[in-house]
Amino acid sequence: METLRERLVAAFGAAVAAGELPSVAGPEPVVEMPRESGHGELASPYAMQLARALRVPPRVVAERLAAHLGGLPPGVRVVVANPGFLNFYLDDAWLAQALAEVLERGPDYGGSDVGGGRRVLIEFVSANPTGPLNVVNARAAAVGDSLARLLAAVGYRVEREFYVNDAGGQVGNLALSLEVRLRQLLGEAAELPPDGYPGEYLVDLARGYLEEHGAAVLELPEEERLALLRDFAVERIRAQQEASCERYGVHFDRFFSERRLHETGAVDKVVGLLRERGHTYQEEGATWLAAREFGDDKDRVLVKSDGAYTYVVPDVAYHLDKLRRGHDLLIDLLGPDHHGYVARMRAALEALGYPPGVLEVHLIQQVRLLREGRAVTMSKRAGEFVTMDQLVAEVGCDAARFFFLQRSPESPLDFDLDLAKLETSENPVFYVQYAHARICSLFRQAGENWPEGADLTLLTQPEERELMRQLSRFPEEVLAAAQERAPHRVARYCLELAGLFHSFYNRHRVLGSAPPTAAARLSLARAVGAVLARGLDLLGVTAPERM
RNA sequence: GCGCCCGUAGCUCAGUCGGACAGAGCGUCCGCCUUCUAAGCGGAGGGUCGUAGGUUCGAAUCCUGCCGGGCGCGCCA
Repeated sequence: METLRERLVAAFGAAVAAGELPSVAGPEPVVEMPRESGHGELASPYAMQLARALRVPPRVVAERLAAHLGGLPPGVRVVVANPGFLNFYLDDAWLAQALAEVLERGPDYGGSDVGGGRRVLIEFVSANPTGPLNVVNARAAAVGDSLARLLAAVGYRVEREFYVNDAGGQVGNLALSLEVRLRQLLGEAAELPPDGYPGEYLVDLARGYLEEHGAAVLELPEEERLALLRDFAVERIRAQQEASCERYGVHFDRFFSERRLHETGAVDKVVGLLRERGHTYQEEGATWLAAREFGDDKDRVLVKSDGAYTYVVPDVAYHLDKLRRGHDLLIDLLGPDHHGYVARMRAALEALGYPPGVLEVHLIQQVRLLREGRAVTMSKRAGEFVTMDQLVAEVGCDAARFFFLQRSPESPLDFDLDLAKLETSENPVFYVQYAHARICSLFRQAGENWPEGADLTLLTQPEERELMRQLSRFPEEVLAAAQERAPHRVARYCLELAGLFHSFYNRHRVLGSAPPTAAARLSLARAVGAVLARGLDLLGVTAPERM
């Protein structure tokens, strides 16, 4: 595809040089796969894109471009079609060559090096250490992990990081809530503060605390007491969150503590840096960041009139730390309630001298669980919500991840629990996995005595050609998914490939064919299996060998 | 009030840096197992792309207004 684009541009240049077309700065050529098979395997509306700027009829542009399109790989034929499309037809030799490449490269097929080893840090989930992970966290975990896999596949050096908000008011409330639960267990009359954490998990945590440490802590002075309870609760909950992610197949390279930023003085320093760079001012007793200079819609308080920092400051210090660790690009996946915060974070980083592009933020939208067609009600206030662990226990890791990755991350998602549990073709994840298992089954029956070096040009049936064409698209699909930060493209690709395979399988015999054909079809099946496995791997979903 | 996301088939959603008659899955209806996994396949039906204008050879896609749904907008984190 890349080369086809380049050839189109070159053809345009050649036509201009030959005086057949006026010289203008043209747009980038679009190359696409036509829906209609009669329109070729690939097609480009490039002539029509150029027509306006050139003020030459599209059809004429197309013909002149076609005349100058040299150096196409053998087996590729160009046809000019009605309004001015250039349609490319790939013959059997070309497809056979593409298939051979899949078989040669094996698990490496689909990868590339466009990232050039640049370092990317993806921060995701980053839930407060005040309770179990919820279903939105599970969505973010699936998306972040898959993005990391995709970026690694196209040549970036990727790290996954989880930011732990273990300082500030939230964990203070957590400590207070834990204390109340302890006292309640000991028979005292105590009530949760209004902004306390009501979930049952804190009762369990309190019980665990009593078993391990007894009740002596309650006799300590308040400050010391709450600090001990806070540390206990934060570390326990954080570890539980990590364990939930691990069970889900998501591994973080680092859990980054906010408190550490305070302890090392990084938080104080970042305010000093912003002051030195002249992007702050004093007003009404507070220190403000002149965020409007950098595109935010209002200036933001950094240091409150009581001397405390606002929550942005440690976050800025954290992002500065990430950059200083040598990452070229920071990607944050945030919850839908955080978008107001993006502009100020960008503004702060720009004020520190970094280009606006170093921080890329994606908002992961809400998840609504559906059971028997109705939304499962959740109440954060009452501490009643479905946890990530519960979801995974109910539908399984693969289904959960696949369902999250089927949709574009920035649209709200309805998660059909009943569908996710079905073990039939209605369930998309099973549909894809089943295709893989079927292929493995073929090889179990074929055994080892099949000839190497099958004659791939025997694969001329429409279903075979469609499969080969789909396989040849995989690398560009992976690249597009990585560049657009769109794992759902891979999910769709897998669904399409699995569908094409099921059609092929139903229409044609593999093992029952004449040996040369059987060998060629086994090769095709091997390639499909490898690409399905790789595609699923990019989603963090397993490719079972039998089902 | 301001900002962001969303509005496409009965349902859930792709497609949204303009391109060839608008796609998929589920659900509905009709077919296909003496042979490699029927956890599968084939076919049918189903859409004023929220709405009204505009730009363009061409608009689901770009611009403007309006309607509907969700979420933000603190010297809270």
